[in-house]
Amino acid sequence: MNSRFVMAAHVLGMLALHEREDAITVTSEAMAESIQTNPVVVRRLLGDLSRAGLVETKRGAGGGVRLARAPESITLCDIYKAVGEGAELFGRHPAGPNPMCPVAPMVAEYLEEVFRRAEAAVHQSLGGTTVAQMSHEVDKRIRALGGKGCR
Amino acid sequence: MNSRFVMAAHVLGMLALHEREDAITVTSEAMAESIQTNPVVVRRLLGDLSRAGLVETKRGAGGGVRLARAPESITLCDIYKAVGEGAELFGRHPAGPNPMCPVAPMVAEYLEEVFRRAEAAVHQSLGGTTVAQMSHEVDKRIRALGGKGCR
DNA sequence: CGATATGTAACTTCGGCGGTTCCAAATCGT
DNA sequence: ACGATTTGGAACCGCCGAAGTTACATATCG
Repeated sequence: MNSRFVMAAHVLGMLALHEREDAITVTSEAMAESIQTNPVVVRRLLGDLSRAGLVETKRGAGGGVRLARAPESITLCDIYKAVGEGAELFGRHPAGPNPMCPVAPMVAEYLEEVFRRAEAAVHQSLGGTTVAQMSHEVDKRIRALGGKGCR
Repeated sequence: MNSRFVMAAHVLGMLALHEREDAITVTSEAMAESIQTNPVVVRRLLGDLSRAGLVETKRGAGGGVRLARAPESITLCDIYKAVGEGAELFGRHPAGPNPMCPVAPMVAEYLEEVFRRAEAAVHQSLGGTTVAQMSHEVDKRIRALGGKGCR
């Protein structure tokens, strides 16, 4: 799978941390530096997250990004769905099952049900963690090392 | 994710069906035709499945593949582990978190725990289905359409 | 010994994704 | 009004992994 989910979770985690310190919005460039990627890549993610109603962005000087909702109300499953839309957890082989063979389509069809169950299991697992929990835990570990905030 | 899991499940499903009809082994070429891929691709999969102790292969004339264990004792999770060894369900971004930023490594570390839980959820979900169940269900659907076996 | 099948190495091809550049649009301060 | 800043997004490049393909070695049966 893509690393989009990891980056998106990283973004939301940072926003939750900064929200606690102060209400200042964060720029895509600052986040790109933390993730070690290009600001444009971050903005592409932000587009999905914004459409999903998880973050709010503001253009222009002094603009940036902040959480659109309370971090307690955002789960990792929300993020997963926001950035993974259309992407399947399990890949099918491109050609599909042989329609001439009577068993192949049936196997493929049955596997789709299995995949739906597995996907639901992932959703439930990710849904058990909120962005607030994540930021709390991360914050705890940062303090344990005596560090201060990023920037 | 790769389509290796789909193909491997397809292979095991076919073997279970043929085991019921008769004890004849199936050739990699016949399975490749059903999956619509190259026989070599199937054999690569069979290598993993064989090493995992799920199938037995026999070389030479009259050779082929058959299940190494009772289909009731093989779960889809076994297949998943056999062919997905080393592959991660969630992709990390290549560069990794910025070690200069105090929050990035902590976020990455925390996400690893989240991923382990999600991966475990998938294992449990897939572990709830056996190859025998799959072949029964597929067999039922084939009969519902009045078809006969493949080849 | 020849036909058949697996086992595997080596190479090619192709698609997806992250990275990059570039510009439009919006917002703020002066 | 103008320039600085920052998001939005189109367009393209390059890399990497996986499937596909070819070729050949090995094993087994009649």
